[in-house]
Amino acid sequence: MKLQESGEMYLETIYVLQSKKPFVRSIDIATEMNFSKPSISRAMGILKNNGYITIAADGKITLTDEGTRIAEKTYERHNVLTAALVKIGVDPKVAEDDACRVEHVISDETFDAIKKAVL
Amino acid sequence: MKLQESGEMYLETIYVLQSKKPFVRSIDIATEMNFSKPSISRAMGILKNNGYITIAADGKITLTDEGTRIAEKTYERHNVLTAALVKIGVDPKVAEDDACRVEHVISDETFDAIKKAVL
DNA sequence: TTCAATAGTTAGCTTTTGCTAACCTTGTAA
DNA sequence: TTACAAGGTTAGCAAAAGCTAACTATTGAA
Repeated sequence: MKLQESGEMYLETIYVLQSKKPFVRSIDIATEMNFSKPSISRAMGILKNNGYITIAADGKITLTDEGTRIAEKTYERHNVLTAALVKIGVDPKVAEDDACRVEHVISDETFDAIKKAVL
Repeated sequence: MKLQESGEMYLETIYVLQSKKPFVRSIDIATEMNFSKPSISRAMGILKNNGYITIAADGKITLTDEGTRIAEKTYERHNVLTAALVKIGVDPKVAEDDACRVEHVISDETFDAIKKAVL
């Protein structure tokens, strides 16, 4: 089953939270993303069933190798796209918002070309 | 009611078809977009109810001023983004596909910056 | 005239992804 | 001990946007 755009966002968020906190729980993701607890609960179930995360008995969430791979890829896209847009004069806040939407929809080829061309 | 991404695609398709044929019917849009007739039928109902198109008694579809405005804007984004990607070395077919997804999700500010920077 | 093709609609299914309401557990403070 | 807060889950709603099956209406050919 191929990961949806929302799935990439969840993995990216977990990845970023992991670097800022000693552990990540559903509630942390809910707070960060401004989503309800049940929304996160279901999403985590799907990510777990598809092998992108593990959930310990105490609720601590960890990315699997595959989850990490996708999170890193998405996060790199986020950073590179944001930087590229800022570089051509877009306001950083706007750049970040737009990058966040673009990061999920472009091909590897296009991303690589942007990375080379603008940075 | 704010237009969805799919709505922009329909308007853009109608706009392009208008320039290639004497008139546009639902079936033409269905053929062009590879969607089923009922999907188009419902979508056209929504676009009509929201004032983006008119549908004549014989089924001929016309963009309203507002519909034309959005279609032109989307079509310009499509062309500019595609050209920009091709210019930085993306394969034209891939560029077109990616542009088609990006065109709906970026802000005016980002689009203007890309237009200035790359063209 | 009858029949078939074409265009469109209606009804209803599906998936994704958000939501609220309401529930269960567990741990801590009074 | 009681009681509440925190974290999580279950059940079910909603909207968007695709689909198929099956229907209607019109038109043109045999």
